[in-house]
Amino acid sequence: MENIKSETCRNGVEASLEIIVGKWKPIILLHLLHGGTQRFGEMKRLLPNITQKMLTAQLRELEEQDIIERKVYAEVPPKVEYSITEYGRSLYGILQQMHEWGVSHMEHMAKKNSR
Amino acid sequence: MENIKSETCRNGVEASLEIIVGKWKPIILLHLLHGGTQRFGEMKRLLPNITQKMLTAQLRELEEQDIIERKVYAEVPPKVEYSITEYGRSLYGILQQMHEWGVSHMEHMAKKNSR
DNA sequence: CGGGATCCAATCCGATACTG
DNA sequence: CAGTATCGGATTGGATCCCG
Repeated sequence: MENIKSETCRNGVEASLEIIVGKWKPIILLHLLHGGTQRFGEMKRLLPNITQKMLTAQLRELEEQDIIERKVYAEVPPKVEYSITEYGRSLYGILQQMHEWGVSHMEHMAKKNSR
Repeated sequence: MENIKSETCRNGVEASLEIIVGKWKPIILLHLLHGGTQRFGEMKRLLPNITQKMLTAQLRELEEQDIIERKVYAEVPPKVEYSITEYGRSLYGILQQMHEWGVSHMEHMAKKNSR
């Protein structure tokens, strides 16, 4: 954070946000991080409220950014598997820290609203 | 991250995202973290492209979430100062980690696109 | 000086239907 | 099974004008 005038801080933070912002991206990443490789249909079952369109779109963006890998099997019926890349795993620390801060923040706001 | 079935991970991460997502929130937080207390007009000068409406809106949200403090002086002309709360400072680690990951990610994508 | 109110454009997201 | 295409509502962000 030594270089605020050149705005590398801001740009760095926003580059990270681009990856993890999206209505379904955090939970997609968490499922792949914890559950390993999964098929499209499995993911859809794990995210009961997502539409196919959104699932496809978010997976495509994460793939484009090298965070997940998409593997297509030339079979009938089609089979497509998604997994976290090694590079994608480097996001784990951020998600972990956000999770911890977020949980304590939810408690903080609960207290505030009960006053 | 032990408890994925109950989705506390997801909720925690999304609670954090609610705070730092917003076109101008990260840079507002960085300026207040590094530069200390600042007046509305100073912030507007530091963020040359922001509109008054957006600056006001983002500051109000951060205030509502106890991340920043708004102090109004009963003077003419009006004077309003904004500062990070002690609680808001607890976000520093997340922003720092996102900055570091983001900078290396920008390098990663630059390499990818030059191939 | 530090806003509030209003209008408008762009983007995001969901629902639904169709397909190799 | 794993998508694509299309429509429309909701949300987000910008431009402009007004106010104590």
